[in-house]
Amino acid sequence: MSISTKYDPIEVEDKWYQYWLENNFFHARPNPEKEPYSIVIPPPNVTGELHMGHMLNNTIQDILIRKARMEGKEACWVPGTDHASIATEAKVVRMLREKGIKKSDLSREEFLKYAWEWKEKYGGIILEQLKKLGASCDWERTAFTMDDDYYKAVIRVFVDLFNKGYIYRGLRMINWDCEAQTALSNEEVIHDENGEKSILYSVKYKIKDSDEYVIIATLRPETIMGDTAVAINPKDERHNHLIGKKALVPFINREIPIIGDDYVELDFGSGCLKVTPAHDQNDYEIGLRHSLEVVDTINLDGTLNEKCEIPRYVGKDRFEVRKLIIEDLGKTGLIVKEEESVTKIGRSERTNTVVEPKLSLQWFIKMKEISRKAHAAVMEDEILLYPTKFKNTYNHWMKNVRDWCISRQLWWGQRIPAYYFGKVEEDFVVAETPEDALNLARDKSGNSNLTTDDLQQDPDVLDTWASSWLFPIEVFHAFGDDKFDAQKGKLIKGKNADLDYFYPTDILVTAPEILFFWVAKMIIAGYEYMDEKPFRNVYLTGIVRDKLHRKMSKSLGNSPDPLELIKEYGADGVRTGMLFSSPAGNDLLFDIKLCEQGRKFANKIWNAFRLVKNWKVDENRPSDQNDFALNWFEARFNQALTRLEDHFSKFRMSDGLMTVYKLIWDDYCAWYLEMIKPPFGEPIDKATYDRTIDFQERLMKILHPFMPFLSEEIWQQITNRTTEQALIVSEWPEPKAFDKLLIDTASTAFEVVTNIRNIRNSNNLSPKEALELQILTSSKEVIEKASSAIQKMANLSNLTFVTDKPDNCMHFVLQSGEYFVPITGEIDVESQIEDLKKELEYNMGFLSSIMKKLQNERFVNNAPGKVVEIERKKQSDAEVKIKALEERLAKLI
RNA sequence: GGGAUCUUAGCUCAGCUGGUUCAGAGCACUUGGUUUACACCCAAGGGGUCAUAGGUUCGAAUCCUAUAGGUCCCACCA
Repeated sequence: MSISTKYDPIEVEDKWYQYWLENNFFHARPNPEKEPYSIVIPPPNVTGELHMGHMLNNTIQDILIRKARMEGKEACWVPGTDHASIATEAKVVRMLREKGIKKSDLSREEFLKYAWEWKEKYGGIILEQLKKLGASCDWERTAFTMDDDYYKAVIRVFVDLFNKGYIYRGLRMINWDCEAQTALSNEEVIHDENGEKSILYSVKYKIKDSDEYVIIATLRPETIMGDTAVAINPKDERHNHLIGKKALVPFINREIPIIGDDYVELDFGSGCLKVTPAHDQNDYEIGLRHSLEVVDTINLDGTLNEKCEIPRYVGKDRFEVRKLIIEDLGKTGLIVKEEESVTKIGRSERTNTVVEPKLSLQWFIKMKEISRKAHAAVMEDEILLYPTKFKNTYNHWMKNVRDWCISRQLWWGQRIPAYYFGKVEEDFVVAETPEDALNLARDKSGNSNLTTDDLQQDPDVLDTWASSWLFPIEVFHAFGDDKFDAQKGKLIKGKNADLDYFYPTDILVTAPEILFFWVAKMIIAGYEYMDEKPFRNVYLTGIVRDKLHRKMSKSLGNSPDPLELIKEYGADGVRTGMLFSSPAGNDLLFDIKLCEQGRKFANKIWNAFRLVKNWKVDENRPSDQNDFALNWFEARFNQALTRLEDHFSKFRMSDGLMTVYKLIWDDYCAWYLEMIKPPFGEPIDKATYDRTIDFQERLMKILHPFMPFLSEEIWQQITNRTTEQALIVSEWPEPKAFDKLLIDTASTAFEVVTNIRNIRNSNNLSPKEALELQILTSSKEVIEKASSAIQKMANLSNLTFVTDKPDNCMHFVLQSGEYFVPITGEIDVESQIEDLKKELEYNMGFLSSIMKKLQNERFVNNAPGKVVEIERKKQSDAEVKIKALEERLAKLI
């Protein structure tokens, strides 16, 4: 039988994924016999494609869920997708535009039909891609934030929050995207770090009934016609005499008050600020303080309207008007200065157009009250964030939480269930269905003749996060009619087996940039509807960057195609590659070399398996010469497993992988297998073979979460397994107590081996040439225990203990004793002397630093006895070593 | 402007409550190797005043203060 020396992941991976699926290993259901363990996936955008961030995220989740499954928990990983209203709508609009269809030519229903078609076509892609990665999601539970149930849940929650008084409709300064014609949340507005160049104009405003002028500075002259005041800092000696007078707006000569407000900076521009409440957040707030008139001169599409009073400007885009008005102001000599200025102007994340601050009627959630428990939960460690530094960030944000604008002027999403029936702003009702709305409207208006035709539903949809904040609850179909107590506004316990069993989930793995968008909001919803947190732990991954520290993105073109990567390196290789460089919470500098390292690791494991697989067993062969190796590896395995568990408990995935990596590569392959390996062609004894198989099985178990495919393949090849015996559902090993002394003995032995190999290296001695070793030591037992291993690993013909120092030897001194290797060839005495001198010098320096400490009375008196003891031991060890080196040196000279 | 956080080997990072895990790991690098499991490999080796300056202490990579530089979040000057 021959097995390839190269591990080929491609066929193996598809085979096992299919096998796991067919046997339903990913599916979980409430099981009172077992402890639940659940994770909900951060739902990717429904029309998105897998990128490196997803790869990292989902690898981590899969590792956790696989380990939990092996630990005998009922492990449930719920997958799903997010309808992502803005992103998806933008894509659909673009797609339609390419077909020559304008959104504005379509009815809402027609548009949604296209959107759903788009969703059906592309919606599943990303989940299929996750399967290639090995994600062991419970696919039967796949959720979509616009599923019928889910849609209803979101509406139900809106109505409930409205009835509880958390939702209100209000006039607010919002970020308006003139191109997409929608409001944007602050988070969707991008400010370029370096700012953008712009020109700051100084413009003269005449003072009424006077020849004086006031000079204001503005970046946005096109908003001049919306000015309703000029503000001056009352402390400003230069201008404060003007406060109380009136200024005249250029061209239209509107009289506006000159007011005092300390918002105005003394040393920016001219010190006088034109106040345009309709078009600037700060100006709006100044306006509120001084009860200023609001003149809104800009339309939703960014053109100016007739309120600007200048016909030449009406209907033209704000940027065009800027050019025109500068021309006009220039002609009349009103511009006194133009200077270059850099401003951190906001642009829409989606359309990249300059965001227009705009007053608009929007729906809001009052955040202060509703977020209180969510704030406390993190501060009091009811929910743990990894890494913990995000706790501070979270705190800062929650303390200063602002009301959440949840309406979006889009069609793709849950439509706001508010129905208008009259002329006045207050003439609306909020209800889950049009029928309920009609009843409410009849009550509210006192007009029992109202019909559904008199009701107009709000055209806007809800912010995506206002649906995905229910994800950890609603994936379990929580808000059904009989499960929700509308009176209390709570979900009823005991009505939903899945929810009762799996909620709260164990961990959420997501990106730090959506800590507030999504994580905080889920916590809020969790406490509001379940009186319970949605997850115990939050693991925040870093951003995947390239070697130049740039964020990997499609637009930069610096992101490899994940599926291509998987093809080339295998899913196992890519998974480990991602993890090799991924400390929790830090950005990951992705380097394709790491995937290569992952692939090499897979190959290494494969070959170790091949070696063992090909051994012939001889039942009659004695095994005692391997006792040391067997017992040592047993101890070493448990030591590593203990470490691994510790890493897992702190979500240090990268360290966990490295622990397994070193255990397999260094300890198992480089030392253990080499120690027990029979000479070529010879069989191995039964006892050693059996235990090696046992080791290999346990190694595959702890490898499985990281490299599920390779480990399952080897597992199944070691022995024929029944379905129930598949590795994916096998039992995770318990860390046992281990013999630390034995591990120390082994490292002493390995140190000896390394030194002998070193001697070979520096004397050009072939590893095939057997050497002799003579040892002068006071602790013979330690070496004796490991002597057969040392002989084998160092290729010694002979290992003897001596009482006198032999001549003509290569020589080294270790803590454990003095070692002599007679060699036949010429010994380079000069270089030996050189080396000895160096080593001696180092040890003398070491000793003197210790002596300094020990001679310091304050150290001896104050330091704990144990520490002093250690120093004394160091001293005597160093003295012994120095003595040996000196004697040796004397002999050579 | 407010806040957080970081600076340890060429690179990416570990180093928890100050003392044997104290100067570490992986990769990269150098040297040598056709040792029948693996050249996707083996063996050995060289790399660091722990950002800088002070302080606390018997003792500091670890605690404190300041400085410099980086990263992130929030707010934002018209």
